[in-house]
Amino acid sequence: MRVSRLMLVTLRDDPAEAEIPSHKLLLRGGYMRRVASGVYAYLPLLWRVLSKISAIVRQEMNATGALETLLPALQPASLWERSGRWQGYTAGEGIMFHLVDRQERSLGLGPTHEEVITALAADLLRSYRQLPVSLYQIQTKFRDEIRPRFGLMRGREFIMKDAYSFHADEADLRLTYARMDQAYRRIFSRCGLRTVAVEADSGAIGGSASQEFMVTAAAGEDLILSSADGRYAANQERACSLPEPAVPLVCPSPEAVELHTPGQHSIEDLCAAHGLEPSQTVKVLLLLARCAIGQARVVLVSLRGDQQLNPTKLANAVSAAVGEGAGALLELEPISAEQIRSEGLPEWPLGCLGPHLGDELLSGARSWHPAFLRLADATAAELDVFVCGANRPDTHLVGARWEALGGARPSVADLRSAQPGERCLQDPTQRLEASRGIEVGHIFQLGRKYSQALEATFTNEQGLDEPLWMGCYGIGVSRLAQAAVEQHHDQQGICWPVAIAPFEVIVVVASAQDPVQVALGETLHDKLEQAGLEVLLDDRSERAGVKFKDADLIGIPWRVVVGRGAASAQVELVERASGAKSEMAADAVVAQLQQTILAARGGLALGSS
RNA sequence: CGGGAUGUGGCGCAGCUUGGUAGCGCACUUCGUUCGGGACGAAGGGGCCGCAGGUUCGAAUCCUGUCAUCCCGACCA
Repeated sequence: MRVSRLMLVTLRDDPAEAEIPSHKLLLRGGYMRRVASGVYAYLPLLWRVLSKISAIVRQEMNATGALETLLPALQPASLWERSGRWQGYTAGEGIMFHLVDRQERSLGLGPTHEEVITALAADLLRSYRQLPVSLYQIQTKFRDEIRPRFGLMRGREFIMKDAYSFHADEADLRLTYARMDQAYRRIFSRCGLRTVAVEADSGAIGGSASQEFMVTAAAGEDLILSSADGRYAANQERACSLPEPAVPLVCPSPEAVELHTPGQHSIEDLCAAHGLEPSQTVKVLLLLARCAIGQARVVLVSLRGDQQLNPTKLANAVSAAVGEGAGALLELEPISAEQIRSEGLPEWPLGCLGPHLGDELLSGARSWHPAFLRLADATAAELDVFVCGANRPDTHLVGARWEALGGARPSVADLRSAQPGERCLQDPTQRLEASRGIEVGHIFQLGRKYSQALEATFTNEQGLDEPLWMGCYGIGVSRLAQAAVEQHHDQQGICWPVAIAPFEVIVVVASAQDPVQVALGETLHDKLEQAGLEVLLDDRSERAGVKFKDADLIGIPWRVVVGRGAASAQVELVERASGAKSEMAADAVVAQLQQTILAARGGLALGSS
């Protein structure tokens, strides 16, 4: 391929819209253009990268025995109503693009395909004799993200590989899950990525066990907490740790004593004013939970004063507490004084709340459920004696005890965010370290959530019908491409790993005016292609410096410079990533590159997709 | 949706405070000189100043509204 025919337009300046290196470089290198917020045109160079990643994904998925398929992006609402996810995915902060067709039927653009695949499974899978079976597809997904970000990192339209497995029992699901785990590790390693597998929250997809694969990079959106020995790693949303022990509260009197605390509405103010430690206090947070079905509920969360609330864990706890009858949890937001007023309720002593806040405060609420949903983190529930709000303005209680406070006791759950520096649960001698990661893959054991909802059953060996066991497995293909750039770049530009580079070699003719150089460049290009390599020939009549800069920017792993030595058939070979240069005979360079590159491809032969 | 910022040739920006001929660098075209790390000179083409109202003799500039994009939070591959 000739650069002059490549429609290559590189930019000298960073586009103002890009913030992180990979986004800037993909725009500057002429790999993509933004069409709308979170929507990108993949230009020819990027499409080659995406195709190579897809080819690796295909090989590894096929090796697990999964079958490639292609499901519709346009999906009927009725299917999503059957799984109970239509509301959650379209109302409130739902992310599904949806529309109404000329027959007034509601449709959505697939953000994921559990519904479609499960309906197909219900239709096609009848007997345990057909199981297990796995299907996958590589396809464009649509998600109306609340905030698209960083180019391909969080797009509203993006390429994803999603796979679904079906099993007769849970043990078999675990086997495939483990096989997918191994396949994923091979995929990322073949793409040249350093990844870490972390325990993850299952989120809206649901199900039990799940694991994310993170490309470690400073620009990552997720915080990973891991032990130094690498045996424990989890997304902060999910991570657990041993909290520091609370500082004991010395309290001579068995009765709680009132403390005048004017204007001390935060834990910091309270502790500073009275010489207390945050771990001696219990703070109370009020949130409003809106579910698809039923009244909004006020959630009263008790946390030890030094702990941070983990919104993901709280959302899971609330969902579990309200039960399936309430449908999907649509929204969980802190309550404001205005909201309390607009419910027609008298003012609450915000800032001085205690865990024993009575349900009578909710009586007469216009739309809210008349009782608090009471939850407490274990660190708070374990305190024998503590400081908390007195539920009266400017007043706290010192020496409060759960049994003495009276009122309804909260359900105890893990609601706190693990923090870097805390001790690991499985090995208290180690402490959690923080790093950032880009989530490029996520695997789930879904269990029977979707098969039950969509009545996807099979007949087991005993002749009885039962719901299928399911797993699902995603890779963000377009995100992976950008994550690779985030991990492999320098001041000059991208340094693609050979396995996913758009081209493997670029032959740069230093002077397009010199017929000897031009001829040698052409010859080399042809020979390298005949050797089975993917070769770019920079035949433009630019000055050498411009071509070198562009070659570095677009990040082709190997550069062959045909220049001054052309008359004596000498060329220069430069490795992009290391910058290592060597002079050699033009004849020798073909064999050398063939050997090096074929090895670096990791078994992916040309055109093997 | 809340908070912050920005919209001026393809890209990066100045001009706006104090209203009066729309500018600079890069890119593009032509010519000449140059030619191994984003050359130099000359000539040239390209802009509804995001959009819509308003104020004014006159608006890129002032006012109102609106749209879009980016950043910080909730969502996720």
